Amino acid sequence: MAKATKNKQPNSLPIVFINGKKESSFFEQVYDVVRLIPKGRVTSYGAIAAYLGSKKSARMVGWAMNNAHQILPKLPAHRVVNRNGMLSGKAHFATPTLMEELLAKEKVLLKNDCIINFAEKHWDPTIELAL
DNA sequence: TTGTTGACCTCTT
DNA sequence: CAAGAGGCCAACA
Repeated sequence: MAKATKNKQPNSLPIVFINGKKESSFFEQVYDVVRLIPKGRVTSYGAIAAYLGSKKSARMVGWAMNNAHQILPKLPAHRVVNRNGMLSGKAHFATPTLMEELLAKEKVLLKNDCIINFAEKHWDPTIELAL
């Protein structure tokens, strides 16, 4: 179980321990949002960052995803793409084709490593979870 | 400890 | 319209 404790950060963001390793709440929230992405939908790093507070922290979302490989349960990282709907992170999967295969299973079709109808598939946590 | 790097995004030339 | 630079924050050498 993830245990949250207080931290000396100004935002009072709690430190969360996952698998015995401490993770910043920013990371944990990224993982949480990614888990909430509905099947067949995708979101962007910037959208997650914006939902968490700072849209300029999109790079941190990328870092979180990089670390996400050791996070359990496994995250649907294939549902997270960049602003252009391009599979920028597919090279970081087990195989270069794993990401598009996983997307294909969810009826998300690609073209030139770009998601077709990305606007329709886009699941924005700022909108969907803002309630 | 400082400096570089990174699955990004936005503004500016 | 295309290309460059800045900014965010954490991990690594």
